Amino acid sequence: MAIQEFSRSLPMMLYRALDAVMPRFRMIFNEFGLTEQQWRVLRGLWERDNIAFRDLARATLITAPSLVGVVDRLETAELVGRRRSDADRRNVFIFATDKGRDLHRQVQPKVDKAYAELRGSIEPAEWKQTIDNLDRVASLKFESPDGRQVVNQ
Amino acid sequence: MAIQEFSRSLPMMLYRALDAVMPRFRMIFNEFGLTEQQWRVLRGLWERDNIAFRDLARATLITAPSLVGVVDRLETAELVGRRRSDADRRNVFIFATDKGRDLHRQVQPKVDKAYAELRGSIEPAEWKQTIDNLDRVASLKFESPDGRQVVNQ
DNA sequence: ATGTAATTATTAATATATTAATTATTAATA
DNA sequence: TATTAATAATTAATATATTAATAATTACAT
Repeated sequence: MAIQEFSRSLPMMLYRALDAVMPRFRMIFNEFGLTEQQWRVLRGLWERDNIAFRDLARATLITAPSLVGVVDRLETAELVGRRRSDADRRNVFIFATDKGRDLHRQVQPKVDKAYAELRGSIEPAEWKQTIDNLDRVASLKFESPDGRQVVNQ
Repeated sequence: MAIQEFSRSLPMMLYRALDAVMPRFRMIFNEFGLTEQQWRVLRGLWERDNIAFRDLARATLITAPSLVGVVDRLETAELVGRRRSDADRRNVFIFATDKGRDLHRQVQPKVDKAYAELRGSIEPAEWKQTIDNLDRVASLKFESPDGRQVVNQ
């Protein structure tokens, strides 16, 4: 009944996979003075610029309290900007500056290359299977003992 | 060539899977005043008590600088202790106190139950496949452009 | 034996994660 | 319309992550 092998439990295997995969990307981010999270924001804004803060949080998988700081620092670096919505003044929209888009354009090719190399090191069929399996895990719902559905973020 | 779907890239899917899986466990840890990392240490010491600091770092997937603080706080809570090795005074051995082992014994059954429920929500064959795929990803080697092998921790 | 390199734990500085609380605003309801 | 509830961003407090540097010790090669 106990987790036979703690080190091979699903959470630990997920962490292990991240530890194996991320260094090659972080190396690139650091080269440009970016953190992984800062990159996720630039990358997210590239796909959908001028996005609502809460949607950016969902897209980047960064919780709102953390994202506040990430955006603060990107704003200080003049890579992104905030603009409060007129329609609903609770909302804040985040957009990339020209400088931010320029930086993205510099980094993206290197990330693409690293990603292609990573992908090339696993058989296509197994790669797809892995993504599919992770998708299945990611879509698992969990409701806490008190009945409320726990949703990510 | 670009990452077709940023949100479905391997790293993002790994994070997504963790976001789906971890809340049910964190809920338990919090109930006992533990963080996820503190639990990993207690869990690790349960499998191998009086372990060298660096081996504990590897077993818990917590980098040495982070582990210093985690152990500090567990030590303050009198759940674990440090002891410097006589054979090689660079090494520090970490052990669980009686209080630490008691706490572990309280938490483990609840974690086991949550894990069993999680595991029950995925077909056994697919579960195994998922773990195997993660193992494949985790064992990917990566050597940085300057030739050095980048090893986790 | 001695200087040099490697190893181990730690510190330092900065960034992010986690959980709870707060503020401002809008929605909903009596 | 006044009140209450919900929502969005933020702050606060504490813990951890990341990267680089350091101190103490041991291994190694002269």
